[in-house]
Amino acid sequence: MGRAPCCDKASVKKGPWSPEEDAKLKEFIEKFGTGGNWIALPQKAGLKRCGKSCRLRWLNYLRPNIRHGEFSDEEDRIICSLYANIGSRWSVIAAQLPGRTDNDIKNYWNTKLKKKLMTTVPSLQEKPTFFPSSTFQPPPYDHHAPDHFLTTSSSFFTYTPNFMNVDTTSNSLPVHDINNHINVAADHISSPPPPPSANNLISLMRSDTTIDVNDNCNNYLGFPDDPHTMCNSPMQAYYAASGMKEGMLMFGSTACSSSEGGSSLSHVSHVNYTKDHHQYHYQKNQYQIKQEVDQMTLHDQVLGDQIQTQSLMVNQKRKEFMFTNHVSPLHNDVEEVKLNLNGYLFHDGDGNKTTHYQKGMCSYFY
DNA sequence: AAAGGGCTCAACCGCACATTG
DNA sequence: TCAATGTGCGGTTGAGCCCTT
Repeated sequence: MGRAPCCDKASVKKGPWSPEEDAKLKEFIEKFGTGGNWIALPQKAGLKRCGKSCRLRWLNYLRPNIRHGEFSDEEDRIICSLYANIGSRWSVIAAQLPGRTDNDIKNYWNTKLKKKLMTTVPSLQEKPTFFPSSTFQPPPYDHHAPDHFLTTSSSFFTYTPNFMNVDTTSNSLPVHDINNHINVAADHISSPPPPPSANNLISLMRSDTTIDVNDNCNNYLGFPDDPHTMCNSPMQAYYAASGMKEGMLMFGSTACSSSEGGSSLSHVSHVNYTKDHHQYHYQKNQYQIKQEVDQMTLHDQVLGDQIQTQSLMVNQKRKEFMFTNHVSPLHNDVEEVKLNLNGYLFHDGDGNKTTHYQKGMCSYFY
């Protein structure tokens, strides 16, 4: 038996709203508010509508400061970036675009932006190479997970949407190096980490202010005393060797630019989260990857060399493990971690501007 | 000018979560 | 603890508009 309907379907009006109905609803809410009860509102306002219908009409059309019409390039970029990272969580995406509704963004994505992207980035039309059996889909939204964002944020690393253009056929890093890395770093991971405390919630925020990377944040992957910072050649060589290209989700800055005087970042959008979340995210991710690597390695041993794709997947997972292994500088002095969601303009010391799309770059503030 | 196919977007639907008693 | 109810969300639908033939 299903749940009772929210209203009497037979006695409520459906379909497009008339100007009179709009006026009634608007006037009532501006005068009395919603009263915290949408179900009772239509009767009080003298409307023959379902409460849910009233709510939708108000939120998507009547409430103040709603913006309709053309989306700007900046909005396009934010939507694409967030969609690549968190999937079709339109309400979260809408929260980053003042005046836009989730319905608007959803419609815009489904009817225009997706097609536009398909045209400009032809690789999006292909199946992802990372998981050969899957079709192109954003990370699923797990309603049951205790921490929604971190769950999908974990997919940020373990799932590779086509935006990242990872070339799985390139595997020029010596296999024994990869295995050594896993053995050293992963063997102690035997159980998933406990989630961070509930009062330590993650927040999504956006900043249009300029951050001087030389001032108060370290723009590297890692810390000055971390031998694996992005500016050091081993990781850069690794990325180059593994065939990752511009546009992927990636940690670190380019070619030591931040060490040059006067460098700055602008138009930074970021996820702001605490050390606890960072640690949780990292450990959970490592645990998940290790599980998958173990499972696939076992498959590999059982099946031998008969199934080459399986081996490729294991190697890719190993690469992933290495990748994430460098994403957790759990330094005691760090107060805040900002995970940049969008591309940004990089201003070099000579005043030249170069556009980068290195989503996922971490900045550590301390 | 008419037909029909494609596109847009407001609105609906059903599900899951949150709250309340 | 549990059931009932309200809310929020993402997927889907379909009326009306637009464009092409």
